[in-house]
Amino acid sequence: MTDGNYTKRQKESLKLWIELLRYSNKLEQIIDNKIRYNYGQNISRFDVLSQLDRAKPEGLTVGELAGQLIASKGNITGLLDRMQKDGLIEKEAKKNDRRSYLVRHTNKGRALFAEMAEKNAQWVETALADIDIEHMKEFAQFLSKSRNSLD
Amino acid sequence: MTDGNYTKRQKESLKLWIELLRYSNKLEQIIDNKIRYNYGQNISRFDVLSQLDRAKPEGLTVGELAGQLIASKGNITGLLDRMQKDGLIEKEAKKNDRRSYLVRHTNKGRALFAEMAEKNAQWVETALADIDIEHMKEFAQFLSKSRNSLD
DNA sequence: TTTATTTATTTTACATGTAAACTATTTTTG
DNA sequence: CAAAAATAGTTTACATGTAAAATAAATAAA
Repeated sequence: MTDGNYTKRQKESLKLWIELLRYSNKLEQIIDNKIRYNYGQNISRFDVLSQLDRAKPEGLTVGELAGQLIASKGNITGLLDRMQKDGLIEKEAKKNDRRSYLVRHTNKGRALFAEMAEKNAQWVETALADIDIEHMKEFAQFLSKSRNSLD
Repeated sequence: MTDGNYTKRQKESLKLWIELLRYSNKLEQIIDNKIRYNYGQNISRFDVLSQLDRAKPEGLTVGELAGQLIASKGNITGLLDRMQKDGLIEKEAKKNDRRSYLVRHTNKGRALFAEMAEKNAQWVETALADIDIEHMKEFAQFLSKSRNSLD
């Protein structure tokens, strides 16, 4: 099927899709590079710490955590193992269910996250500096609403 | 720094950033799953074929190709090796520069891409069905413009 | 209660992404 | 031309992503 066979709606959908991928991947790349260069971490680890930081103090099970992550999901076992080895998170067996355990960030993890989060806010602000605040709000709402219809 | 210490602009930037990542990753996931399930390929391979399909007939060098890809970039050597093994692309030595070579999609790769591209247009259209076409145009333009200021 | 099913996580095998070091080749410069 | 610098890709080592099968424990069903 050549370009001419796409409907008007398909063409616009494809354009938007491409632009979304390009913009989002580029932005993600920029932030990931900053996190790697400045903290030796990456977006996946930042994501994990971020979810643990807003979780209840006793922590989250692997399943709960996986459900909240933005990107990764798969192979979370290895990711958590490495983060534990780096002293960023800790695991605690659950009393009532021996299949499961709780994950929390350690003081070290909490401190690192606080630092990264602050820097991240600055980096993101800089990256989006050319967008006026009204457009931002409108755009974020639009995305949030549209995301629900993806299910 | 707690939430209260972020400026209004930082808060809005972070909200938009999160929504963008969530929406874009979810959409990418949906399409990637479709491509995997229906064609045993993935978004990276689709991206490669897509760039080769719009390239000049003699093909692209690895460097040119890498520069046009949306996501991957890194470790393109292995990706191209596997695609060559699957008969989707072919390589041709360059006469005037023995460091470099040209990459093209084969007939098989071209046919597969045509099929995938058509299906992809339908999938993307369905995923974005709840967005009216005026918003799409506006949104795509906005992203395209904003992306330039990321550099 | 014994068996079957479901749930939570891990393991395996492999594809892909990242960074840095390396090889080969070409181009530049003195 | 010879040495230095730049360019094109590859290799290495490792982190991460994906899917399917496996393991273990908890729950439901007969």
